[in-house]
Amino acid sequence: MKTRRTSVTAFDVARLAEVSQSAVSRAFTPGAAVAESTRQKILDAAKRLGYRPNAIARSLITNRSRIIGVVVSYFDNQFYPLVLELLSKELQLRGYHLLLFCTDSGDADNLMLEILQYQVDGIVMASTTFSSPLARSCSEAGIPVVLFNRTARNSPSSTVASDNIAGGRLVADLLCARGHRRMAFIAGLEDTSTSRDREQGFLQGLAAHGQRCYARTVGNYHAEGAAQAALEMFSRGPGPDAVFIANDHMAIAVMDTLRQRLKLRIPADVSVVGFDDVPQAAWGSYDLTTVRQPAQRMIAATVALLIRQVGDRQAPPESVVLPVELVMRGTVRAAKVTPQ
Amino acid sequence: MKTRRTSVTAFDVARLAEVSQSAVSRAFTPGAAVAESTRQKILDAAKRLGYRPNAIARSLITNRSRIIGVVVSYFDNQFYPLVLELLSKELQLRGYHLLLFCTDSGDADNLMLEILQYQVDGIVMASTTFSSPLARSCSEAGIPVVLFNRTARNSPSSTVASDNIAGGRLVADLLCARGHRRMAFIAGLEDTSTSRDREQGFLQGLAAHGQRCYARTVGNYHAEGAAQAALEMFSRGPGPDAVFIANDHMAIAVMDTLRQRLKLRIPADVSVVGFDDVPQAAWGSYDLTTVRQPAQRMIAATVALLIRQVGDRQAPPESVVLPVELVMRGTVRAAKVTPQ
DNA sequence: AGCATAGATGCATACGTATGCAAACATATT
DNA sequence: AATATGTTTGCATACGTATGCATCTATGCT
Repeated sequence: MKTRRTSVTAFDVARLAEVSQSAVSRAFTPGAAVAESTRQKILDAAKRLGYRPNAIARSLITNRSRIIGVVVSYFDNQFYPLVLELLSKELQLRGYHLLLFCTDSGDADNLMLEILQYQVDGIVMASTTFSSPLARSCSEAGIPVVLFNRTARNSPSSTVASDNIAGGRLVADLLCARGHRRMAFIAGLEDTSTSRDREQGFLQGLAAHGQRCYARTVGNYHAEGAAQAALEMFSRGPGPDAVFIANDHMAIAVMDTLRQRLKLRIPADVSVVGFDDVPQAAWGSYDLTTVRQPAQRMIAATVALLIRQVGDRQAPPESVVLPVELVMRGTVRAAKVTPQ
Repeated sequence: MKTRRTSVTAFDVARLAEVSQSAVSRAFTPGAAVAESTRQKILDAAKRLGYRPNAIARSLITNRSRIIGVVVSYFDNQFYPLVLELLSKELQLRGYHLLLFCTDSGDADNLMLEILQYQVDGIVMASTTFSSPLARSCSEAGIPVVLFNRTARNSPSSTVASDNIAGGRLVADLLCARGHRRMAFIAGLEDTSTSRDREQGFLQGLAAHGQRCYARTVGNYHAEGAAQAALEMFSRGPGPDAVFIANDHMAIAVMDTLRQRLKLRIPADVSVVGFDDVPQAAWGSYDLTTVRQPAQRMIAATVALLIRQVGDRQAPPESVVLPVELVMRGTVRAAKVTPQ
């Protein structure tokens, strides 16, 4: 009495509808050759039996799983939950599904092999990268990969990111316009393109106004690291009068540190600017001025890219860069103070 | 020139290792009958060819996909990203994978049908429910379902939740001990067991101290709703001197509203207590006293339950309730004020 | 009416793996 | 040496669907 899961198959439906299994298959395949009358007969029978095509079996033969593997680390940063939600919905809309993998980095390569076992149609790497041999093997296997929120030269993978450099420049422009003189930067992880690009744009912007970066520390994209970086930055000599932080997640930790440990007022004593525009940036206690990444558009681009490349393997990888936008809130001082 | 994805199959490995396809299959099946020597020979060949078993094909024949479907709504509340991350890692550890579905509720039933097409081995519903006919059909199909962070009587599904009633009581005890006299409650969604249980425990606790609930409004588990509920609560007559809010996500919105719109000091003018202990509750600007749900243990229980039921269909559904813990921070006043 | 054409349908096979069964082999026992 | 026992191995088949091909039907055209 081997208790096989007694699932209803296309054959059962075929028997009830008095057609062949092929007909059932075609009734569930959009655009297949079936007379409308038999199609209805089949759908009725299917409904009566509670039949739905087995996606696994379908995948096996079509070689398309309609599954996209998504790798995420860094869930603390609310930007990624947000991204994940949008991604899930966008994929859903297009008839795809999302196989989620979380990692604290490191084992990314092993993870990838697990993903590949599931014959995913594509992969999104959010805030993660993998070794280039692996990237190449994906590209050879014809599995499109999108690096989300990363840029990379000479990569066989596509990338989708916002214009981090322009964002950094916007911040520099803003702070200079408000008369700041001692502007500092708190970096994320040194080896990420996001942190590097934002910094680079910031420095370029400062230079364009004849200014230089007054101080720089590193927060490694973690709250504790950021708090530490802020303390360090203000511990020697006169502190900066404005701080640009590589993302909101860290900026919020920095604000708490400035206010509570260092007893500074924001923006009276020091202006603060973040990056991302995560939901918390808008919370009353922070009201953080920041640079908004167009999450929805980034996701739309990611999915569009994937789907195109699923349809046409050997489509070349692409790099999409989307414009950012300054979100003015309350953490940058309004009045231009006359320089001493 | 039909460009089939030229993936390497067990037959290719078999040819190279000079064995049969069966042997290859067995080499990758833990506990199967293969001589250690041939196993090594096969693994070597597999490595040379970059072979990994096709999980899809495997699922088709074993009737086990090693995929767990997870439905989440309400991503704003950081508790759920956290849960998702833990869940993903725990499943990963046990050799399972996570197919993610996000929903703004409503279409949950349709979603479920999509999930079932993928022959998932089990389903986790986090902050969501589906119709009972559907629940029954899952249970009949032998697909275990765990309702996460929900309780339900007479359900064919298992549930995992924390002891919300006890949590509510703890809060009542705390507030009474601190000499509060006008204690209020802001509910989440009326039809959720979490909000109801937390309220019920709170009321019981108050009663045990000879107190009653001074005011009650509803925030529907949304930030805006909570802000509104707080305004409403303080708009008529003397406001409460302590507010218990059904979760941290709302509590944070309430704190911002109390401080900024109503110019109240916390906890000098009013004490605030939340529920969940999301990461943000510990942030400097909030430092929210709250009731901690044991997320890690809840996840461990969920996965254990699922795996047990996957192994033994017709195992009866279970309801797990895990103890909560009060996390004392800075939003409840310390001194007991003499009653007027 | 005769023929061509398009549409509808069924048959048979393939996808890549797991597994029952029988055969082959190795080892221990008498 | 002969038998019994246990271990390895390969063969063949099954999982549930999609699809090329051939067959059959209906329709339109001359």
